[in-house]
Order: sequence, then structure tokens, then C-alpha cells
Amino acid sequence: VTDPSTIVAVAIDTPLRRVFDYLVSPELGEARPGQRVLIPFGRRQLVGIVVESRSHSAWTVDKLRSVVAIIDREPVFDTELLALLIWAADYYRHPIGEVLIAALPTAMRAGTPSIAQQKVWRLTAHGHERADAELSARAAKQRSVIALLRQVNEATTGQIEQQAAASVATLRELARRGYVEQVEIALDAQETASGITAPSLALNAGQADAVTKINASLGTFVTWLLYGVTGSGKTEVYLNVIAAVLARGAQALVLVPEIALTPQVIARFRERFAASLAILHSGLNDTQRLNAWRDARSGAARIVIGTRSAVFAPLRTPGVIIIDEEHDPSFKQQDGFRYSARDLAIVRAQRAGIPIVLGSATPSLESLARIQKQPETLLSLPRRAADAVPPRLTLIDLRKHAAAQGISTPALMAMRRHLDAGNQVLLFLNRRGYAPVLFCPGCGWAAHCKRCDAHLTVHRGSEQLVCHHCGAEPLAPAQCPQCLEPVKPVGQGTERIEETVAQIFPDAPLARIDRDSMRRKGELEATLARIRSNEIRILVGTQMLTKGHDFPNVTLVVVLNADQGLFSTDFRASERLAQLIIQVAGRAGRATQPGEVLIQTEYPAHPLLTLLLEGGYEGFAQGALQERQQSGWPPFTRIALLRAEATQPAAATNFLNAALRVAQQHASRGIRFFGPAPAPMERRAGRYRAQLLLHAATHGPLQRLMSTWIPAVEGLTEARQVRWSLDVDPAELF
DNA sequence: AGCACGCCGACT
DNA sequence: GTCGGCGTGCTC
Repeated sequence: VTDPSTIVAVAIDTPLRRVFDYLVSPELGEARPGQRVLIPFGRRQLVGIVVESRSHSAWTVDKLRSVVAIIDREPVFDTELLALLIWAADYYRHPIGEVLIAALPTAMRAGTPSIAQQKVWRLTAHGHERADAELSARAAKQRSVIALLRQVNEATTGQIEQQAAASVATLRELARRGYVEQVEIALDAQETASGITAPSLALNAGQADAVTKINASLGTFVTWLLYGVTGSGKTEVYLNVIAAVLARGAQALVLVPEIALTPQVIARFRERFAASLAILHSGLNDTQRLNAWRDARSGAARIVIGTRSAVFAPLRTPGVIIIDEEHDPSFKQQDGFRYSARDLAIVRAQRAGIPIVLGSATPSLESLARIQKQPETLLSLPRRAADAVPPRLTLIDLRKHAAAQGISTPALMAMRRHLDAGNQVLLFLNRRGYAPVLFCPGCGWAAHCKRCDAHLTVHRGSEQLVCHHCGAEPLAPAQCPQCLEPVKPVGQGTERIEETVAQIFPDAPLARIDRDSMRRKGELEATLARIRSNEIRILVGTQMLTKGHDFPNVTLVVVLNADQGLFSTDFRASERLAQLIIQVAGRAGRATQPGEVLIQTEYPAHPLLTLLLEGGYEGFAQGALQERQQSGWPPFTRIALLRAEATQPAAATNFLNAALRVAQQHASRGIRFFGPAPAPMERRAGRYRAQLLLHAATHGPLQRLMSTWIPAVEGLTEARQVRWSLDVDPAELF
């Protein structure tokens, strides 16, 4: 007897790195890839996603269970998006079920319909035939409802209430008699405008050239690098490209860093286009997210703007992908499914056959390495005429110049000069809190976190110390627990800089901008408004200041401590520091006056700083790329990182050693292993962390090894005592 | 990840 | 006598 059922491979939201085969009985209809299905799984019933239709299974039929129901009429992922997601799961070696589920809005991870639904009333067959004959002549309201439904076929409760002057009670009575019924139907996508409401600004030659080239590439895959300093008009280029994409009837996908998705950015798009926008970011609730997702999928939204995860937004007619601030680290997910939205966006554009535009004032070294091979894809935007003079970078040698509470005399003098000229001053320090250490001058004791290998940070006006790594908030001792001497805060955080500056410049209104001071919703917006109105004269802040916001009246930027990224074990730290310095320097001198940037350092002869000063970001990047090539780091080679953490001190290293032994039994030709080594901060939140680095000339050997190695690693007994994860193309080495 | 089974310690 | 601790194994 042949079983008429077909077999489907289903991905399920579990950490299991495989799909599960199920039977589909013929009466359910065809289960197509991308559709959600309800399936029995162990003792539970779960929502899964069909990945593939199969004629055979490696499992015998008696082991297979049956799909309970097919949830979607239309697949939630079209063929292209499903293929991209499967590719991503394979590339990052992440469980496919988690990858597919992560790409769905939360509401759809349960059974919520993928297309917006509407409840409508309609006549039953019985109602059609008998209602007029059977209803009493005096039942005027009931009769008018029947008449209305005969006319329009379907109507919502609201429509009936208005047009038939009937109440819900009338409808209930009609339903009780079996004349009418209420059913859910799909709500058709609303037709939306796609026009342009505001004209383009006049483009300069660089912008016009970029727009011309990108627009000529529509319909083909090209990776463009749009390289231009802050204020060079990258957004205007995006807007003109999007206009061309909309004119072709296609959609634009725009990815921005988490911190940059501000009301102003959205307003700029809304101003220009009548087309409807779908916005996808972490601040949305489930319903808003679902609606945005549906609009993107139906094509009702012509422009989709979002943060990292929006790279998985469904698009009916993809036309272009734009990644603003492509160097930004927030495009890499740092836990769970550790994908790079930037890299996946390039893959998506390639598979869709559309151009992708990577925009930045400080491009990633990956992008610059690509430009060395494909120089024709570089689109450089020159400075605007008004800002023809780039800000002047100067080093202040902290060993020569005394620093009062972190601010050197030359910096103080420059601040005075710029304030007296009526300008604003920005002090940048990438360290929150009052002081990074609480120290005893008597015996050398310092306050450490009980659960981390880190100092506790002092916060002003708080009885408690704070661990910036695990969030612990122990009480601050007034005296040293060892020798009973009074303890004192050592070093500077933004709070202490704020205090010092307020003492030295008591008449200059000051704002501190960091995660602590901007905790409340809307506070950042309010402060930025006070800065724009020139009410604030001195800005003190962390990297929160460097992202996206323009401060036209700032003419002096002081980088208070450039040394934190100078001697890191992470080969990417110098790239990050250079980007940070150039980004913060970009806040200076937007208007008529040239800007001045002072960088305080104990290492003025450090090659990174020398390169930056002499050659700007290009100079630095050239040097850094040479160094990466010589020492064999990405983008010239490929790496992956196996991390592990455990409450037992040796468990993580034991696991990684076992994993390394297994790796050597697999096809690991061309792969070098570094470690296992303890993470730079070995203990964090009470867990001991270690890592094993894999290094190869190209991705191929890594992929070949991981495809057989990771399943073996999963089965190791040592794995039971640890939490482990794999990071392909890690952005940070710890 | 769930969820169950299973085998050993302190309690209504 | 049971409730429940978390080690181990399984999910088409």
C-alpha cells in the first residue's frame, strides 16, 4: 500500500541544528516551503516552518508523525528570503529553527496570520434563501441588515451599525437564527502613494556623480561604497537613489545603526516621500512590528527603514539596499545568532540582483580592502564648500602638560578661547560614571567586583558602586576594608569631568550625554534641542555623542583619553578607535569657522595617532590594512571563534581542549588553531570564559571543518558543563 | 530549549 | 511513606 502523504522537512524553534521530517496527509493540501505548520514535537505542539518538500525521508514511516495543520495559505517567507535564511544558518552554523524564527515578528512565532485579517458579516445560504420570507414584517432592523448584506456581500460590524442603523444585538439575533455568520477574511493591502512630495536639494558634483552611477546600476548587483565625511550629504544621495527606485515600482531597504534611528531621520524621509514607510526597530511593540512587517511584505510600504534585524524584512519588490554608517558595530549581533546584518545585506543584494550602497565617513577596513580590488565602486563625496577646511587635529602630550582632573592646561585654554568666541565645546570620554576605580592610598586596595575580574565604578550621588560588566551594585565602603584609611575615587568618568568643568567654567551651561543621564525617554531629544538652540555651551559625553547628531556650533572637540584603544589584544581595537576619533572630530566646525580637535594622550608617538594626524582616516586605514595583511588578519584571512563559559574555573578550557582534539580528527587542513585561552577578562558575572580561535586563508576550509566538527562538538560530554557558542567572522575577539 | 524519567535526601 | 533535587536522554 502506498502512502499518499508527502513528507516535509520542518524547522523548529529549538537549539537543535537539524530539521525534522513530517508527513502531510493529502486532505491538508500541499505544504510548501516557507509556510508555517502546526506539528507535534515530543509532548508539545509547536509552530514550525516548512523548509523543504521531500519524496523520501531518512526515517522510516512509522517514526514519522503528521503535520496537524498548515497555518498559512501563502508562505511567510518567499523563495528568495527563505533561501537567504537557510544560507545564513549554514554560514553562521546556527540552528535553522532559531534563524527562521528570529526573522519573524514575535506575534507570528505563534499562529498569528501573516496577512492582516478582518472580521466581516455575511449571509449564510439559509439566510439567502429564507430570511426575507421568514422574518416578521415588523423586524425592520433585521430586514435592513439582510438587505444591506445582499447588496454588499460582506460588511464589518461598524459598517452595518452605520449603514443599516442596526445594533450588535440585532446581528446576534440574526446569527442565532442562522441567517448571518461572522468570518475572518484577509485584508487586502492598501494601495499606497509612491510619489515624491518635496524636490531634491541641489546636488553638488560628487553627489550627482554618485546618484548617476548608482541609478545606472539599478537592476544589477553592485556593492557601492559611498565615502564622505559628516555633512557631505550622504543622505541626499540615498534620497535621490530611493526616488529612482520608487519610480521603477520597487522598494528600498535602509539599514541604520540602532542609535541613529531617530525621529529626525524618519522625518527627513517622510518629508521627501509620499510613499509609505515601514519602520522596524527595537522600540516597537509586537503589534507595531507585525504591521510594519506585513506592510513590507505586501509592498504597501515602499521604503523599509530599520536596524540590524530589518535585513530579514520581507520585500515584495526589492530595488536597493542602503546601509548607513556601515562600519557601525551594532550591525553585528553579539549573542545568539551572531550574524552581521551588513554582510548578509550584501549577500541578499547579490541574490536579488540589486545594488547595495554602503555609506560611511569612516568605512570598515573590509570595505576599503574591497575598494582596492574594485576601485570603480568607490563613490567619494568631497567636503561641502562651506566646510572646505577640515578640522585641525592636534595631540596634547599628557606627560608634558599637567592635567587637572583629566583636562590638560592647553585644553582648558582652548576651551576658554572657543567659549569666549561664542562657540560650543565638546568633551569626549568613553567612560561613564564618576571614577573608574575606588582606591585606598594607604595600602593600595581597590574595590573589585565579586563576580567579575574588574574594578567597580564610582557613581556620583550614589551610596553604591556599580559594576559595568555584570550590573552588580554593592555598597561603597567609606574606608578601606583592609587598613581603615579613607578611600578615594581615582581617574575620570564623564560625571567627574562634568563636575570639574562646572567649577572651572561656572557661567557656561553644560550638558552631559551618556547612557546614565539620558536614561529617561525623550531626554536625549530635549537636550539635543537645548544644544541646537545654543543654550548649552559645553557638551560632555560618551560615544552617544558621536552618532548621527549634528552640532553646527561646536568648534572645539577634546578627546580626553585616546589611550584606551591603543594597546588592546583585539586587532580591531585600533580601527574602532580611529573611527571614534574621526567621528567625534566630525562634530567640529560645520559652519563658517574651521574646527579644532585636541587629542590628549600619553603616547603621542604611537603609530596609530601619527597616521591619523598626518593622513586622516585614509592614512590610518592604509597603514592598518598593510598591518592586517602582514600579520594575516581579516579582511585578508578569515576567522571563527569558539567561546565557552562555565561556573567551574576549568570547565570552559576543558571543553575547548576536547573540541580542539576533535577538530584535529576532522578535515582541518589549512586551518590554524589559537588557544584555548582565557578571555581577556576571564571572570564575568561569576562565569569563567575562554575561547578557541580558528584561522584560515579563506572561508572554504573553515566551512568544511565546521560542517562536521560542530555536530561532534555538540555531543561532547564536556559540553554539558559549559555554555558555548560559535562566532563566525567575530567582530570582537572577546 | 523543553520536558520527562529516574534515582537519592528531608519533610507535610 | 512522598515531594523534589538536577543528571541524562529525547524530540521526525
